[in-house]
Amino acid sequence: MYTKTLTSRTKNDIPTSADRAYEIIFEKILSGELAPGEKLSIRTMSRLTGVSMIPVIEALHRLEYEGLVESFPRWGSRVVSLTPETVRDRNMLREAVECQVVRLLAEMGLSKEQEHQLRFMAEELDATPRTDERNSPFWKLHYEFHMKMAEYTGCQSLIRALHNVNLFHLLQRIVLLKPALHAKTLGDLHQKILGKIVAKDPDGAEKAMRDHIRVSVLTQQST
Amino acid sequence: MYTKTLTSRTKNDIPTSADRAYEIIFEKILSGELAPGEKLSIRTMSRLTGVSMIPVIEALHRLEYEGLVESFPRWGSRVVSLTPETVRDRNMLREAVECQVVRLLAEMGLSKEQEHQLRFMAEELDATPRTDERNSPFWKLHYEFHMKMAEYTGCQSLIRALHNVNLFHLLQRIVLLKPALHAKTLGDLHQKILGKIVAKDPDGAEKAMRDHIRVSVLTQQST
DNA sequence: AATCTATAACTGTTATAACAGTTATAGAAA
DNA sequence: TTTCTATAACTGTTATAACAGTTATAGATT
Repeated sequence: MYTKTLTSRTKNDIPTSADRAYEIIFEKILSGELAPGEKLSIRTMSRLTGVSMIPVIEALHRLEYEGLVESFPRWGSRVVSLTPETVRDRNMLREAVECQVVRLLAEMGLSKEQEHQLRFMAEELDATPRTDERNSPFWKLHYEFHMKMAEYTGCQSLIRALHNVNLFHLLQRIVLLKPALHAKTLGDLHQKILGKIVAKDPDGAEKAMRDHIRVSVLTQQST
Repeated sequence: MYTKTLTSRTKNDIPTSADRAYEIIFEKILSGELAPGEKLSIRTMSRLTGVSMIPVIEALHRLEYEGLVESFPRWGSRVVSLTPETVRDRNMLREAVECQVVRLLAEMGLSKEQEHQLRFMAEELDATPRTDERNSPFWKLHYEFHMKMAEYTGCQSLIRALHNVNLFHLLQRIVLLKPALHAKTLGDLHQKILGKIVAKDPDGAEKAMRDHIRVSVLTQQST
């Protein structure tokens, strides 16, 4: 699953109770079973996950860090609300990060191997029709392409921020699950972005990415 | 103090033990008493702060979220290390956020009151000589100007991300406490950025901000 | 019937103690 | 002196129980 947490455990490490609680709550949020805005009381989550209150608290903190949960002092936690303000907020952060990523890549230059890898992914992505169904292959490819670019910058902060906004975006799509409208491909949009990077044109790459994001935001809102 | 946490409590709320632990550890990190890279064991922090282990865990999570502490599964927490990679990483995130902020403001347009407020702050800032001393008024003004712009975007994610990179920057300055070299003003740099915003020139505003940040990074490294 | 009140069932917070694992140290064997 | 081993002192993790505060409900009073 491409929504796997970034704060992964060491490979030969047994998962802690907090890990288990995290994964259970995580899944239930992204499946819609725990709806946006729903209160997540510690004791309820404790019963739900089968662990005691303390690891639940840690799990909720992780989810808050990832942006799927919001907490208020002396009040508790809830699944993040999908208000217009929140959506705008995350889109602004996404734009900041994605634009910085492509600019950095255009300035650094890609290795031949990196370029081929991204080229391959961009071609497959641009050939895949975009639908609003859950589990549509488009979204998995889309996530992987954008994350791969972030990885190539070598900046952990950018990678993590992008991961978090992607999670939010995924939540948004699942909750607002709409009929599969405009199931068409996006032309060669991602290949064009990559072209600007390869041509070492930071301004052009950033502009192409920004246009891509804003169009995407508009179509989200209009459908 | 301009390093006060963003995750503030409600006004008439008594601080929790986790709040107290957070503030004590926070101060000790930013004063250098707890040095970058130093292990922060839960029991030691518990003795240090006078609260039990559980609120200490929460305090460390908050500090991790703010980027002052890094944790590893089944290992524990330490004050964030000031490696070249970490420094580059935060600078990249700063650039992404700051550039997005000025671009947004240039696209939205400022109200007359906002414009006057920023003008006032920019003039004061640009007239203040920059030194590397701790408690130099330059840094307080600098922080407040940049944060005020972020506030005017209305985007919580950008505000918080900027707050966090500012904390890291502050830690960096304090730890690498250098003699007060190049104690000169920066000309009218911030006023120029503001000018681009007021002129509703997103590309120009972003470029001016990016140049500002990169020059600032270079002078940090070279001195 | 409407309103006040007292009780019961929640809430987040946190101190304590115990479990399991790692690291360091000290003493014995080579 | 060096090496192995056993013990002691740590480490993060977490279950339990208790405290204080809020909310909702049910019963009594007006």
